Amino acid sequence: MLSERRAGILNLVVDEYIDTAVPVSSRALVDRHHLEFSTATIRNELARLEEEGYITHPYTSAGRVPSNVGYRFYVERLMAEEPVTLAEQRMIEHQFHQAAPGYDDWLRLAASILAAAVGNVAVVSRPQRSLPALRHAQLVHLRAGAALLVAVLDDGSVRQRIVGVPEADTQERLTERAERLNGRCANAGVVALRDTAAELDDEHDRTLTLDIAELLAEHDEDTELYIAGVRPTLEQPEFDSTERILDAVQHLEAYHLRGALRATETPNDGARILIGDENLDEWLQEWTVVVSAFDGPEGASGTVAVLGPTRMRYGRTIPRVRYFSSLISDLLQEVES
Amino acid sequence: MLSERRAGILNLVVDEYIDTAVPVSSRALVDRHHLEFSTATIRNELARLEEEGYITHPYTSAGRVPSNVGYRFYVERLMAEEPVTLAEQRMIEHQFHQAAPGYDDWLRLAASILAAAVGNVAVVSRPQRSLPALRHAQLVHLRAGAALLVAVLDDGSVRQRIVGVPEADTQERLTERAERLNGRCANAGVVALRDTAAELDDEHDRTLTLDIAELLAEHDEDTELYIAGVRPTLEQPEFDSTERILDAVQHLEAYHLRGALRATETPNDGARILIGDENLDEWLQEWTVVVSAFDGPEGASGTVAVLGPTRMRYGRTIPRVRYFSSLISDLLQEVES
DNA sequence: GTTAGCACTCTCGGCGGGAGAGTGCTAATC
DNA sequence: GATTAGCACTCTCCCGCCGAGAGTGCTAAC
Repeated sequence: MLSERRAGILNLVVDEYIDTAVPVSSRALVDRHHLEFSTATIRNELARLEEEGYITHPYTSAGRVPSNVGYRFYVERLMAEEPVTLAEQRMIEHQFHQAAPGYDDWLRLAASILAAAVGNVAVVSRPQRSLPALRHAQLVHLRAGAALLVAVLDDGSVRQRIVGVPEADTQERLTERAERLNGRCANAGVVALRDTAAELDDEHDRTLTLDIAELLAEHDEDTELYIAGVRPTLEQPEFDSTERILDAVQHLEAYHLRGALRATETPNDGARILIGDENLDEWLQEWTVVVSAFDGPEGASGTVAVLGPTRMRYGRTIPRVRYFSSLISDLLQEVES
Repeated sequence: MLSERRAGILNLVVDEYIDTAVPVSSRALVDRHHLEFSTATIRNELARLEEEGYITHPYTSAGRVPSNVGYRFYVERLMAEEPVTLAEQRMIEHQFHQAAPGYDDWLRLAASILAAAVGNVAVVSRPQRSLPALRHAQLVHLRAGAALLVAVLDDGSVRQRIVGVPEADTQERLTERAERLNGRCANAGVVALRDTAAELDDEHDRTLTLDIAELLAEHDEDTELYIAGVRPTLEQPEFDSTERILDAVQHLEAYHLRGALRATETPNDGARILIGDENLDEWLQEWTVVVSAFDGPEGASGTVAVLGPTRMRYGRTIPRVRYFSSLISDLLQEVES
């Protein structure tokens, strides 16, 4: 249904629009790509493409702009991918090895390198196990009757909470108590912890166990997110009015992004691309999200994503999201062993 | 040098300008405050005030706008404080007790309640000791040769890092090792730790001790900040152009705010007010910062601050910053005991 | 010292109109 | 039958103009 030639023209229209952000005219196509047809012919084809829904008109006499359908077709069939060259790979790896190695720092760095590479917002989430278990708990004496409960989870994250303990417990007693709990609860998930708690006689041990269970449960409420590249994205011409900017700023915060990323199924290999109204969230209707999962330690997994206006350099963005996804997996492997 | 009457007029000008964001005319002053003088008289006085540097003119024939000097005088001598009423106090405390108690949550909540109360950006920092010491260290086995070092600091914060350990060390061995370190290093600060490390023979113990010292040292690099109220602030008329908004967004991030807050000496009681060019940072030249310190547990201290355009409701903001500063001290006291 | 009156200044919003960019259509051409 | 030249038509964008309105500063009178 979409003739060879028309597909080619669509390709050019999308490329051109992505590049210039200006509605594309028949003249521009012919001139800039040395087409062997006249503008009139191109205009006819553009009219057909518009009938078929791949492009639109902002107003009667302006150039053409790709529709969501057009972008989708472009991404699936037309786009020329811009692979990550060896030189670029080396440059990126170099930047990583410049920095002090460390889980957090690397993820933060990954977000900002990726953002710079694609010119849009990049988000990296700290990897998590979907059903985390306790690796190790520790109690630190604060004052009589109060201690800091520190729980290390098996995905490597650490959570803490202030808890009540018997007035008489010294640090030694607390350490013993913690060891007792570790013996019983190591590698237990939320459910197992709650079961264990029910069986315990010592009241303090029981509430402690339940506290740990709560720590595990609240776990994915606030996955840490590393966000970069907001400013350059908001400088793009789609954000011309102050309200648009403010809306975007508001949504490009950890809280909203968590929601947006949670909602999408993320392929472990390759990247998932959601264009405009393919996104569920209201505020993403004019955004494209490119997202991919990466492997963290111990079966945990995180996500890398790029967000930008639907007019996004897909050919550049998609391979880079894929590349970072596997690069991060590798780096985290390295830091672990 | 500033006559009674002129001071009164300045007061009205500032009040009016803060309220409306529109340059204040002699007519507006007379009409809205039922002055017993004519606009011409007021105009004479305004001209005097301008000579003396308290107010300015955007252009020849517009109303008057307070200068930084004018704001400073207003804050010190004129402003009517709007005290935090009992009803308001109750409402605020109610909001706190609605939420689950917890260090982080409360601070986050404090920022957003304060932001809402003053209509500008509120920032709360997690309290820290200026020279933190180690309370308790713990090693959690990850895999052969690698462990997670978790350090609980005496200001209640928890930091972690992945470290290398002898291949042969099991969790039990690591626990012993940690206990050994705790025995030697408990309550030691950075300097003491480095000294201790120098004396140790076991190479692993030495590097671990140095790792702990580094954790303490990097400590205040990334004080956690809770930021709220960005959007409403940026909706104010001073942020009319997209660049202004983008600049502000960029600076109202944890990274920049840490710098801004670190630079100011913060009174422990009362609030410090920095108007426009009284701020050191370049980007704060058109902002006012109201900042106060609060007490955390164990001699640690944090800061509450409000940031907004110099046209800020000082009479409302200042008492509320003070109030939140002491309220947070009290709450943290409560959670501790 | 205060005030009425008035000339003067500057902004702001609306209007018009011309230039320019593009399309869509028709009729001619290959 | 596809392609193209030509042209009328449409819509935006920008610029300049003008008048209304808001304020001031000054002067002269009270």
